[in-house]
Amino acid sequence: MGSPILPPAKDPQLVLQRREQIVRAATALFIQKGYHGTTTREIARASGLGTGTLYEYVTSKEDILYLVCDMIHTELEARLDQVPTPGETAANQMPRLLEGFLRVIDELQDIILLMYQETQSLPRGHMHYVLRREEAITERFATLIRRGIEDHSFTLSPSSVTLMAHNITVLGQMWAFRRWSLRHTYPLTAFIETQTSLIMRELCARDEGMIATSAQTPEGGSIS
Amino acid sequence: MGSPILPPAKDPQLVLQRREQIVRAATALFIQKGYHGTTTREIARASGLGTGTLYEYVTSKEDILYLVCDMIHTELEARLDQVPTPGETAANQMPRLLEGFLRVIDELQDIILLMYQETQSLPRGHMHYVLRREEAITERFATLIRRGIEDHSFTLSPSSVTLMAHNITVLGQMWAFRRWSLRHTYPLTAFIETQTSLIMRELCARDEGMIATSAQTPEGGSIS
Amino acid sequence: MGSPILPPAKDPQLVLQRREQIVRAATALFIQKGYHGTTTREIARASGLGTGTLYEYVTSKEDILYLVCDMIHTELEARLDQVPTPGETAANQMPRLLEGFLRVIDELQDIILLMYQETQSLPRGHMHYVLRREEAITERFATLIRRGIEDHSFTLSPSSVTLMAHNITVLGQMWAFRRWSLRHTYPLTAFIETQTSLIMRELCARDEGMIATSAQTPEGGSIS
Amino acid sequence: MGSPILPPAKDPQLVLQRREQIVRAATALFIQKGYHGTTTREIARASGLGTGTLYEYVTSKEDILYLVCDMIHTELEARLDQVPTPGETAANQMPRLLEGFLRVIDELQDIILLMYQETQSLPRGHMHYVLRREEAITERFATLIRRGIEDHSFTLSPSSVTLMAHNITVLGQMWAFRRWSLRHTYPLTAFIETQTSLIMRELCARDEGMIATSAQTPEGGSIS
DNA sequence: AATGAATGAGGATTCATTCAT
DNA sequence: AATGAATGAATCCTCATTCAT
Repeated sequence: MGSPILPPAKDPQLVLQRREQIVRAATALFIQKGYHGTTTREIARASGLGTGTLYEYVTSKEDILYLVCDMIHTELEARLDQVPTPGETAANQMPRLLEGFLRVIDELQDIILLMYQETQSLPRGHMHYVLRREEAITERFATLIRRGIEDHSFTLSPSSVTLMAHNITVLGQMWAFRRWSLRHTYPLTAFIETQTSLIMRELCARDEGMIATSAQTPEGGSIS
Repeated sequence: MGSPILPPAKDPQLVLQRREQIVRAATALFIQKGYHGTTTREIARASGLGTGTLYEYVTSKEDILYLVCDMIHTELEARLDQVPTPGETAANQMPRLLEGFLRVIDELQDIILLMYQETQSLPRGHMHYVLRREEAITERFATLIRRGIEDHSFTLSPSSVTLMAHNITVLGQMWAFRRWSLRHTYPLTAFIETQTSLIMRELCARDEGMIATSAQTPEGGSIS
Repeated sequence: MGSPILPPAKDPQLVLQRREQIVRAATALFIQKGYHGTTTREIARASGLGTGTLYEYVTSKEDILYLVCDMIHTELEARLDQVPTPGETAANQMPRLLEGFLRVIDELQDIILLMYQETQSLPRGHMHYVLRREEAITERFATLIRRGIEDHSFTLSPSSVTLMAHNITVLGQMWAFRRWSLRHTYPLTAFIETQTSLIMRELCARDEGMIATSAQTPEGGSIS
Repeated sequence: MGSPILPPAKDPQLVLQRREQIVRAATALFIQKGYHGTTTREIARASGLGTGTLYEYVTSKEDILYLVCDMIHTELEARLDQVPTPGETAANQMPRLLEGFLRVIDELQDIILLMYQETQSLPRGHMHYVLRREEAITERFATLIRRGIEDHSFTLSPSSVTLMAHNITVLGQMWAFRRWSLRHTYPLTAFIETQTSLIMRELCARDEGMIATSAQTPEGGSIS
């Protein structure tokens, strides 16, 4: 939330408002033409500001990209916060969270994709900040999984919690990146159902544990 | 396979050699500084060529990016072709293929990441060509899965074949994108083993089918 | 009249001023070194502008050439407008107009020559616009000739009006192109007088008509 | 005729042949794309020569332009030499010569126009040589006019010979430059007839002389 | 004699950023 | 606080010319 960038001190109220204008305009332009394909002039114009005014509220073009990425995460998290997850056990809540997560990703697909593609254009420092925010999403799933282990509705081995959380987050990335390829075959609802089913099976499997050798091969073809 | 771009008619032998020099140099630079952060002069110099010579073998900077992406896929596929997959049933082969796939991705992680990040900078036409090559990877897994269904070593519902193939391919993307985050917790081998185990469980599950609605079975969180 | 090119919307006053600076500087450079021999940087510098500033007021180098040609015609026509042509009959006015025309051409000889030589470097569309303005000059003479036919001070066949108008305009082109050759023998005044005399003889010939075979009118096609 | 440029000494026979190939190819390209719009590579290729071979027979691109201009004049003069001019008096011959001249110009219009437009791109030295050849054409007409004065078929004042010769030559230039404007109204034949008629009237006028001072004829038909 | 590969100086154009008003 | 005019470094790409083979 707290941007590490602090341009000239002004009325903080106004700064916030102007930055929002800028980020909103920049986001639309970046989606349409990419970060490198968009000029600061265009951003200023689309923000309803003068070329110079832009730099009163932002220190550089990179800064704008940073703010955009920041905003996307903020938006993403805000929406996730509103996903209702009724039910007492984690096993009851997880499918809801997953569905909510993927629906949010679907709604924000353009900006999500943008974020994944342009993050690299950020200077190292900012990039890490953005990546850390990405981890916050993963942590949400990790937390729920851990709760599920505690309430015994999940049977997952604790050592796999992080990986499962990543696997789940990646589903969002997957839907954003591969919609062009998946859409025809799997509409959003089918995608959600199927993936939820798969994930739930992992989480609730009653068998011998996850990081086991792939045990079901009749004659014994281990993976290693 | 053949690049759609073939600038001036010259000794094809030399063209190939020079292009390889260029692609090799460009790849390294793109990884280090990104596509937009690299100048054509740098590429020329790093290729051991003069500024102008570069353009004897390439029509534009975008063309270089295209060739780089093309080369990455060619390299990727060539390596996949060499993954040994002994065993009679698909169920025996799949773990081998998966391990080989992820190891190759790990070796090529820099350029794989590069490709995912910079594909968007390609002009539409070329972008689609690159994306189609991406689908070829997915198709490899799809084919093996279908064979497994035929030889009854997999129990997957046919309607889920494509999705599972995507899920597998995404594991590669995941490893490339998230290594910075996963590495500490999961070294490559652990990642491979765990993910293989998960995938195999999906493929060989003996239960009623994959596209089940997410089941909140009260008594035990299991969906089966 | 209005240039079809109007790049960024700015203070029109300033645009006009800057463009004039540019056109003035470019004209001098083009005369000295030719269009292709002049660089945009030179033009910018000579205009007292930065390299980039140039492009705030002009869209391309070709655009500059267009503006130069446009300016030349505007200048030419403005000067022609100021040529006093007293006298009641067209026959009285024509020699004055001719003299004024040729004197203007002589004064502007460098830029006139420039225009004739570089017009071809313009893109098709603009070229036609320039050529149409050239025809406007011819039309001035055609109009006067027609008036002379009406007031009976000229005896020219109507079918020859256009040709005679062209013949007159060409005298200007001739003086611009051939001054290096004609100068020694015919100073401007002599050139004007002689050519005027010839032209007037055509216009006032009392004989049988112009598109006849060369007629040796017995009594003598005198001018008076 | 004698090019002042003499590249590496080789079999003179071959040099001539190769140069002709080059000039022929270059002429076509220059007409189509202009001098500056044509590359030496294109010229070489169109000449059926290698890029380097071109420079065995030519010292620079400018040299090619020079050779092209030279060839055009040679061609022009050769064709003029073949214009039949029967008749005993110059007055009989002139219309024939004029017609032949204009017909040749019409046939060669593309290259004539080319020559007028690109001469300026030549370095000073070569330019003057080309211009001097232009004067040779004018001199042909001057010679005939002088003969006409001698044989009393022309009544032109000797001081006007040069100017009349220029006026005639300019008719060719005019037809080349203004065909786009004149064509509709005056087909070639009409143009020739009318202009011949005008010229002949000047040459044969029996009146008081051509370089009459701008008519101070007090009574009226004055040009002033 | 013929070649085409190699070259780098040079050119048009863009754009993030500044700063005087 | 707001602006937009000004800037020049930086970039991609071209092309006349050379030279080893």
